[in-house]
Amino acid sequence: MADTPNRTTYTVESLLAVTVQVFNARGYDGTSMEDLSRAAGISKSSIYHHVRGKEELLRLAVGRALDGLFGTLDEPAATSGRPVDRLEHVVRRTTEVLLTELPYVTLLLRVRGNTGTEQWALERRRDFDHRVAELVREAVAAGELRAQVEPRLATRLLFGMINSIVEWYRPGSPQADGVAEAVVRLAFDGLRA
Amino acid sequence: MADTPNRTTYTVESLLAVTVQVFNARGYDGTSMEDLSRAAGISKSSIYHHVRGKEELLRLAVGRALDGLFGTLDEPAATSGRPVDRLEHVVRRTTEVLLTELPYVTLLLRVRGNTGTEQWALERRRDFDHRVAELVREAVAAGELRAQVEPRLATRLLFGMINSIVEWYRPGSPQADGVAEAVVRLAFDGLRA
DNA sequence: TCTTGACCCGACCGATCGTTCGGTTACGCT
DNA sequence: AGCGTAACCGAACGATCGGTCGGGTCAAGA
Repeated sequence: MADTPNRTTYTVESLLAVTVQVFNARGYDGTSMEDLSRAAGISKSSIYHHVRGKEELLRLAVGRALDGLFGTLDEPAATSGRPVDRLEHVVRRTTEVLLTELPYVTLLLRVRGNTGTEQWALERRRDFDHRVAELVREAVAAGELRAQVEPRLATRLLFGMINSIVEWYRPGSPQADGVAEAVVRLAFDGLRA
Repeated sequence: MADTPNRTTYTVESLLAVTVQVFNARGYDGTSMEDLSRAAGISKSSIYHHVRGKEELLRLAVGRALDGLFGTLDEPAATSGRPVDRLEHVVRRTTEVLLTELPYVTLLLRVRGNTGTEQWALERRRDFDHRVAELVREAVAAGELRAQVEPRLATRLLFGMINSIVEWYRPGSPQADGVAEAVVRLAFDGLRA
């Protein structure tokens, strides 16, 4: 009933997976519908059988990324305990989500705000950042983080570091699951011996 | 002789300044020559009097950014002394160059590799990263940096943090010159109190 | 066997893309 | 004053853009 998955046919989900790869390789604006049809192996017009258009593909993709990221903020370890531990949990889990949903998060992070969908994505990203910055602020207030660095600035640098992972990480690369640990260690303890 | 700068007329340099702003706001692919002509206040065809085309504007812009970044590697403080001090100098100066040449570096960091010019830019960026990674390796070998984090990974995270500044920094913002110091402190000593 | 609907296609649409062209204006130089 | 040329313009180019259209194919249900 639900689905007798025909291997040779596309669902919105499987089409989205192909699409996001192409978007990431060529950029959203740099990708034509013909590029997509070639990558998917179906005609341009067939894509419109599954989705309303190019922008809907973008909306579905970045929505998925945002759901994953916001999910980490609602996990138990992120809502109770010492602020610094809750922050560490969010940092670690955000990194993990970024790695498991890599192509979708990659696309999200490259959105610039040209269309309505892109502006919506930017807005939700700002919400996320603000909620994390609040965590940093609490941890500083509790004396659990060094006070010299301003919370907003520290949050930005911290997530700048995390988000930059999409620029080089490829699944199946060596020390794959060591990445989240390295991020946490570098962020909280620094490089110096 | 050299120039009696007519205020009302464009040079390649002044046209480039306008162009880079638009490229950063809308993305390179998302920017049409008409967008540029509107922002510059001259006709589309007039742009071709100054440059060969859209791609040349991109090449000039990212070239300027690359020259600034590579320049830091050749400064005296980056070529002699303890590896960890040379690294700290490169980190600090790279951040400063990023801030002073902000729009050009921003554009450089968003290049995806669709055209020949973009691929050339990516190549030179990789060269830069490799030279910094070598510095990190030397510092680890000298026991001046904690050994747990692999040099290549640490370099990537470090410059991911630095490069992310272009996503939010705006000239004239508060604690402007504190940014480079915050980066150095966070990178080498971490967040934890 | 006939119908239905999911899935896909080639052909085509108006709009916009980066670029070119022929020609005009304005200013520095002699 | 007259000339050369840097700076600029409107109009148009072929190509490609995102999207539409009418119809074809095929498996499942009646």
